[in-house]
Amino acid sequence: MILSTRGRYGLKMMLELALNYGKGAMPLKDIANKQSLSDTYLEQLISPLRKSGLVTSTRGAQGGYELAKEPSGIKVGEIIRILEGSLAPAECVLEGEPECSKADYCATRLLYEKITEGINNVIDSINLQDMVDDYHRLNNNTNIKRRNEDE
Amino acid sequence: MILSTRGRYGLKMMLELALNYGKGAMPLKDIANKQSLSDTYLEQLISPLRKSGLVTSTRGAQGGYELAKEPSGIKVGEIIRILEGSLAPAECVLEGEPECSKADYCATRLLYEKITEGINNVIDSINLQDMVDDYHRLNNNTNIKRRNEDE
DNA sequence: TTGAATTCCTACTAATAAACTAGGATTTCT
DNA sequence: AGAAATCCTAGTTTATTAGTAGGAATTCAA
Repeated sequence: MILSTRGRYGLKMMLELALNYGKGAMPLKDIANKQSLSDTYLEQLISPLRKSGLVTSTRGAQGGYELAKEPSGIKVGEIIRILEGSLAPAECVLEGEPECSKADYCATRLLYEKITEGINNVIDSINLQDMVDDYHRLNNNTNIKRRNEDE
Repeated sequence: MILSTRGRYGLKMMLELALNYGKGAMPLKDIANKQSLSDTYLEQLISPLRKSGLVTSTRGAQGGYELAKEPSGIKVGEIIRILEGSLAPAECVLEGEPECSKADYCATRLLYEKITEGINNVIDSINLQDMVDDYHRLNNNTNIKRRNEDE
């Protein structure tokens, strides 16, 4: 499992906020209830997302969270990197990491670079608006009873 | 880090065996020494590789391990899946896993499927012979410093 | 102006997984 | 016979994950 609950729950939260985009602040408790997740745990996950500028918060009653910008401007890759760190397969291909002494003749490193590139190509090419579009498309093709479940 | 030491050490072992292909059995201790890894730990990693038919072993003195087939016939993806399990980003996209009840309108699942596909495209398109070729290419460029790019 | 609803923050804890280690049984070559 | 190796099971330690707990600060609304 390459994503822990941090990344997976975080993505669900952000999708929820994207679906709510333009409708004002959404309290974390609502998100947690919709997804049947612990709100105190989600609190920990949304904190770095706020600090990174992906969401804004309004404190106090009637407060909550909302996306800091349009869903189309937030890549899935950003969310994942904030919550999980880089999805690199090994330390030696992490940014900022000093090259290991064998880097120039290390064939496994070359492999790791290709894997990293493959993953980043996917997660940086999909944004929250894409997921919102998928969500609506999938729901329209589904019967009404099920749709209510998620509403 | 999407690969644990199991996958990373396993890949190094298999590359070592690929470099030794055709030269007879190689004792695990030699591999461990070359890579400065614990041989008793590697023992645990090579066991599933043998049981999956990727390597064969010869017991007793002068014994060791060797690839069960040509390096070009062993995909990096096979090695990783044996040692790490599937690199799926979430349970719901694991093979054999029952579809979750929301699968048909779950936009995050669609994302997970794309990530899975992106990873598998890379790791199943590279085999051990490719890594051996990279290894030789990288080493030649290193030893003859500053003769970049060519050859 | 008070109380409820909310974010914000730090610290703690329990469970699980990762990364080995230990020890011995078995096999095979010389 | 003895050394060199694989093979097997079980233990141990350390790190990470997945949360809980508790309270301070902020803001709205009655």
